[in-house]
This record gives sequence, C-alpha cells and structure tokens, in this order.
Amino acid sequence: MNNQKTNKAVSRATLERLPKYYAFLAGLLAKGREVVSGTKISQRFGFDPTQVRKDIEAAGGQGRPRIGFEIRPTMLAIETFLGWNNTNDAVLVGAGYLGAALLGYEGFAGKGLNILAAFDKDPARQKQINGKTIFDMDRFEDLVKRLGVKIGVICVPAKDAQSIAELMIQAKIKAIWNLTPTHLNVPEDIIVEDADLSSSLSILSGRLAAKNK
Amino acid sequence: MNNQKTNKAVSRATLERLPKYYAFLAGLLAKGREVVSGTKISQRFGFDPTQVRKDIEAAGGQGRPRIGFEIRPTMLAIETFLGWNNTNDAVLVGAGYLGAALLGYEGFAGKGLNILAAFDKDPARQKQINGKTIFDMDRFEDLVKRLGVKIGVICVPAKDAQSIAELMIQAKIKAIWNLTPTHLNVPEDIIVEDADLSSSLSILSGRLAAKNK
DNA sequence: TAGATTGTTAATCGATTAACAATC
DNA sequence: TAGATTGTTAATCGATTAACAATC
Repeated sequence: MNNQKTNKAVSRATLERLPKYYAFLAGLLAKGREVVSGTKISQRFGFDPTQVRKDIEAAGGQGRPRIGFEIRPTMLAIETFLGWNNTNDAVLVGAGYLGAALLGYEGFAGKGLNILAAFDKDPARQKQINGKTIFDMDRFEDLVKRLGVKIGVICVPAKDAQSIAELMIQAKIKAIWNLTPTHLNVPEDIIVEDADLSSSLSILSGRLAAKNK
Repeated sequence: MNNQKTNKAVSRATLERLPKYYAFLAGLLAKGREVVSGTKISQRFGFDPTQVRKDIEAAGGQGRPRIGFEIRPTMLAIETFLGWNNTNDAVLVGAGYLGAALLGYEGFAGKGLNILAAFDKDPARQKQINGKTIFDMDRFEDLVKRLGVKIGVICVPAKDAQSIAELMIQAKIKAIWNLTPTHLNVPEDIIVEDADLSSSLSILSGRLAAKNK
C-alpha cells in the first residue's frame, strides 16, 4: 500500500523518457529481437547510457551484465511502472476542437486512460464522438460521483479552467490532465499534469528568437 | 546578429514560466493595475520570488526597487523575448483530428505562429479548415520552398513522423514542432520542439501509479 | 578466459533557493 | 527617513554524467 520499496520519487524527466524507450523496444520486438543493450537504446536517442540504465532500473527493469536487457520483461516493467496496464477511467470537459481530437484518439487506452464520457455546456456539442456521449454540464457532479471517476481532462477555454478544476475536485476527482494554458490552484493532494500546447509553442518560438538574435 | 548580450541560453523551465507570468500580467492590466511586485507574481504560482525576478530579468524586463515591475513594459519584454510579436509562418502536415484542431485554433497568432497552409496525403482531407487550404503532399517541397517557410508542424501518425521530418528538412525548414510521440533524428542545426500529449499523459499516469503504490 | 555490459558510487553540472547589499 | 523590493552573489539541491567493480 504505502511505499514498499522506499520508492524515491522518480523525476519527471525519467517519466518522459520511459515511453520513448518503450516505443523503441516495441519496434525491436517487432523485428524479432529479444535482447538489447542500454548502450544501444541510448544511441537511438542521443542520451547518456548511464541515464538509460538508471531510468530502466527506476522502472523496475533489470538487465544482465554482458547481455543487456531482455526486451519483453523490460517493456512489461515500463508498462507496469507507468500504470498502462491498469486502466483508469476519466471524464473530459470541453468538447471543442481539441476535446474532440482527444475523444477521437484511440491511443490513450494503451496508456492507461479510458475516457468514458465528456461534458460541455454548449447544447450544440451534446452529441456523440467516437461512441462517447457528450453530456450537459448540469449532470457533471452527479454522474462523476456515481461512476467514481478519479481523473478529469480539462479542454475548456483558458478563462474557465480554474472553475472547472474546482468543480472536478468537488466531484471527488483526484487527478487532472490540464490541456489549457491556465495555472490551476488546487489542494496539495490533487495531481495536476499540464499538457499545454501553447507553452510548448512558446518554447519553440523562444528558441527561434534566441537563435535569430 | 550574433549574441550581442552574451545571451547565456535561458532554460526550458524559464521559457515555460514566462508565458504564465504574461497571462497573469494581462489579467492585472485588464483590472487597471499598472505595477506588480515579483513577490505577488510568485505567490500566484507558488514559485520562488527569486526565480520570478530572474526569469523576468532573463527576458529583458526590469523592475524598480521598492516599486516592483511595471506591467506594460514587462509584458512587452516577454513578448519580444519569446518572439511573439515577430510572427513566423509555418506549414502543418497531417490534417487528422489533432491537425484540424490546430488549424482551427485562433490563439497561435498571438504567440508568433501563423499556419499558412496544411498538407495531407489523404484526398478526403484536402479541403479547407478555418480558411486554410489542405494540399496534397506532392506539392509540399515546391510550395514550402517558394514560400520560404521555416517552421513545420508535424501531426501525422507516429510511424510517419521521421520521414516527414526529413522531407521538411529537405524543403529548408529550420524548426519543427513535433506533436507525435516519435523521437526525431535530425541534424544539429534543426530545432525540434516536442509537444507530445502521450508523454504528458504518461507522466500523469506514472504519478498516479506511484501514488497508489 | 577476455571482454562487454550492468549496477552503483562518486563527480560534475545546472537550476533553484537563500542571503543581502543597493535603491527608491 | 524607514522599509519594501529589486538585482546579484553564494549556497543548496537534484539531475546528469563519469568511473569502475561485479558479472556472465
């Protein structure tokens, strides 16, 4: 239940790299490979080999000196560590362009996220996308509580994000995937993960601006 | 042209925080405020006050002891530093759900990105979205070279991302905004910025998995 | 066996935070 | 003036990289 293996919190950076290794391993497996060295993985991405070994170790993977890492068990370790084979139900609020894109995307299931339903205050959007019903906001709290959903995805306009976050917390949601540029103020026990395209774009344009200086 | 002010490269973390400050400042300005202290900004986001001062200083902003930062000039400094008022043209490849969402989003203009046109190999998608034409891939290299576009946005399926990146480089594109989970191998002088929703989701589910351990 | 590779400890690097003098 | 706040230098912290013994 609580921290069996003195799990020293793994860094965000590691959590970002593990899925990359996973994809690479999947590719090798498809080609019939069974084993790969950390060095090979590191070369693929331009990372330091030590970092790759540490990341995999943090995920619970184990290699054999002189041999390398067995691909199957390593992939399983990553899946388990990232919670991919322990799918969590989620609800989405805001079925605009981006919300629709997320509802239409099939790939999340393999990463532990199952969007059950969506909500939007605009009646014109209260239809179905990809077999998922978009309900009126009125029904949010009741439905989310009854379903016991613990993850909320926010795709509303920036100015509405904070109030939707508060509504989610009231409905007992514990983790928020925030796709807006708004910084959410939430209690400490709520997990917020920002996936802000605008912020990524700012970094790109900042890097370009720095280069052209 | 080249590094007038010994511009020590600013960290990604700083580039991610600056737009948040900007949004906060815009809000204050709308309320009629003219000045704000770094401390106030830091409290809004739960950051360290020193960090805020350093970030703003890195962006070329300047405060006055005892007074704080004037909002207008600070916003202008951030805009300029991030290249927002120096709009760059871009082309997008892959007009699926996510690509369509990006084409439909109006907010990028204010962040220095102007998507001129899109490309997709699927004839069914070769229409218009939000006034932007979606061309066949055949026309990519010629059109991009003629327009002199330097930024490419990749929204294709993961497996096609690398080959699209190579096509872009061949068409003289210098910066790639990569919205796929694929790690792109490119020459050193090409800027790649990843905006991978899957990766962000992995972090969320990894954090949830760690918490529920 | 010899040598490649892991696992792990130590060193380095960079970013965050603390401290404090300068300033208006 | 007194005190709040900046600008900047120093200390801390954490992540990355280097080094190397253990291992198959």
